[in-house]
Amino acid sequence: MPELPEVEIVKKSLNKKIRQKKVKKVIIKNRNLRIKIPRNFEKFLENKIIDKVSRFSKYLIFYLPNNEFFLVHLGMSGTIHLVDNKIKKDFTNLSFYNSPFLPKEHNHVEIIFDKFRIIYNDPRRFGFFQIIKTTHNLKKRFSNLGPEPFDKKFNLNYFNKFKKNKNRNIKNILIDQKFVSGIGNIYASEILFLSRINPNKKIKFLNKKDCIQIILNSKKVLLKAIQKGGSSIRDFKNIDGYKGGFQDNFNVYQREGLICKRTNCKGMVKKKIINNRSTFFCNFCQK
DNA sequence: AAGAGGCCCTGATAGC
DNA sequence: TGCTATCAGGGCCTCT
Repeated sequence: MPELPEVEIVKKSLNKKIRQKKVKKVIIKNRNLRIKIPRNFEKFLENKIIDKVSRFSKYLIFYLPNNEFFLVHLGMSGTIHLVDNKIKKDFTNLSFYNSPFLPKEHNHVEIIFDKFRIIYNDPRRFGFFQIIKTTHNLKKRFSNLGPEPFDKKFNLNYFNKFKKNKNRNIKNILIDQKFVSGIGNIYASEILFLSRINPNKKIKFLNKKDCIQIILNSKKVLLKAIQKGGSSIRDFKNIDGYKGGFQDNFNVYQREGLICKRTNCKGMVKKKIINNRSTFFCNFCQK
């Protein structure tokens, strides 16, 4: 589910609620996420104050006192919900990403504060929790990931260096977190559409203008998605709010068979599996 | 040794 | 209705 913009939305709403709040209790109902949640996680976290929540790429970083941290990755299907302790079971009065209702199953982790609790839900269990004990280790944890699209390191020079001696297509590069951090399968298609570049194009054939377009549009698409509250793919029944809005701005993603949205382009959006992932593009204006 | 492909897991949907 | 097959927003590991 979540790429950088969605994780950013979660981070912002979490920060508003749990900054400087003390964790009273942690309940883990299922430790078997992609990485097993360590046995000592409850002890580690209980009675500590959450300094703030930060984010790098698609990772949430919870800051604790004395240079300790824990990471949460949402994988494909992870969501975080805030539930009032009094209401407890039924409603969440605040949705962090895309569900105002707390799902009935797969609520694996509860972090309980004085007046409310946050609940980690993840049907597919591709997400994970990780304890990080020092600032140095935090830095090390992300050391083999590329810069975020907003980073000034993500520039033409960097792109050119990365292109060297590689025989890969641009779509594959864009979702490679070693190249750039935070772009996933949806936004890669959208970025390439705006850049008018065919996802299958080998990076060695990209010219200077192509690379600049990709760099600029990466920033543009992600920022716009954040502004819109992220993308919600699955529609909710019975609710009116709390949905991200960027899915309405998709130009190609999940628009297979429809006419290209670009003015005066008569092309059609195609879907093709590239490197095992669905990829959407206009067969006419993306060269 | 770069790059393709498989795998972790559950749920929604399509097709028969 | 009920079965089976396919696909889903990520990331890591294993082959060749």
